[in-house]
Amino acid sequence: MPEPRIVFMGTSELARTSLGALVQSGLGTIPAIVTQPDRPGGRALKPTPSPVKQLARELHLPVLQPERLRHADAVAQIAALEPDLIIVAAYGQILPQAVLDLPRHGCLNVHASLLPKYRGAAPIQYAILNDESQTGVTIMQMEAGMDTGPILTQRETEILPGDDGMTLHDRLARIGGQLLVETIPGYLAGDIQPRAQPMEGVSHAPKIRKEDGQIDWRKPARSIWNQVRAFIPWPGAYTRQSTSEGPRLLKLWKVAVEPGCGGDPSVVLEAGAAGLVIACGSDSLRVLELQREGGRRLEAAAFLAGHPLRAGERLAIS
RNA sequence: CGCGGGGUGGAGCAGCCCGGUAGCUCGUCAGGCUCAUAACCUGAAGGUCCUAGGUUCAAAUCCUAGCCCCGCAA
Repeated sequence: MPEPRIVFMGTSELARTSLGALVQSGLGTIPAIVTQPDRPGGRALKPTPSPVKQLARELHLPVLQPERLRHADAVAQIAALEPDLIIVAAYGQILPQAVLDLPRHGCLNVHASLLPKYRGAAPIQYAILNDESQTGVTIMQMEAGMDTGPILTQRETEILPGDDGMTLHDRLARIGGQLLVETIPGYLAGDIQPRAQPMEGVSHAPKIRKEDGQIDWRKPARSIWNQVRAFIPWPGAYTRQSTSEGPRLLKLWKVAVEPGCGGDPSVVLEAGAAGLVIACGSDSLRVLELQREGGRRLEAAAFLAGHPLRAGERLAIS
């Protein structure tokens, strides 16, 4: 059997890891990769190539960046690559049926959840946000619906108290890459039976918006703790402090749940060397690291040395 | 030319508009007090005020250029 021609489609950091694993595995030839067009990014808002494109350039792989995959010429471009298999990981566009139908072996997707849980764009964040004790990666066959296709393989991992969006992302990316290269040979040989996703247990993880980072102090401390962890590194969980110069954004980077609550939600209960304790809807939150807008990320004690914030003060409640 | 904040002893900040003695909180060191302390009191050390020019009798402060950090935005 000749080497299969595998086209890789992906955009994010997670996809980059999968591409790396795929290339290293030598499971096939990669005639090209497809990724989102360069988007404005960075402080200068200059068009920035996606992580996948950056890796592809290092590997001297041809790069396709169609603006809209639905357009006939985009489909034609991909068809011209004559793919036997397409691998998709966090690409960022819905694949039209015309593309799904191209490869003889169909399209496989690397998804960072245990499907059918957390279909959609932000499965990693939602797993933490919803206080899950474990999550994982699914390799599945793609169909027209969003993350609805038959499952080939899955692998779990625990969500540890020390995990945040970044650490969990990195771990799932590694697992995903591994599982992908382990799955492909069996799949191509027909040894793996695709299993339809169960109807039960379906949930969705829609794209995260900036506003989702806004802290509502009326919520239980544990929820806010999860929010802080889930949204690292973006958008972060933030609140506001009113100062003589107006409201200032405070992004919380590291917090811990403190049992008991000695005040109304959003009230600062304690401000000292051991951090900042803030009352929540139930229990309270000890802030260990935070960052003021324009400033760098600081330990609470260092922050307090230069920024007036006293016990009894009230933060923006939501 | 996307918008904005910032670079001041080891840490975090004030001072800058309105040029003229280097300030605050914390840390460090020494001493004191206390049964005791991330407690309190006293004292000390420690700074090219990002860099290079310019204006001025005099620049952390005003002007010009550059380097670096960060928030928004994605």
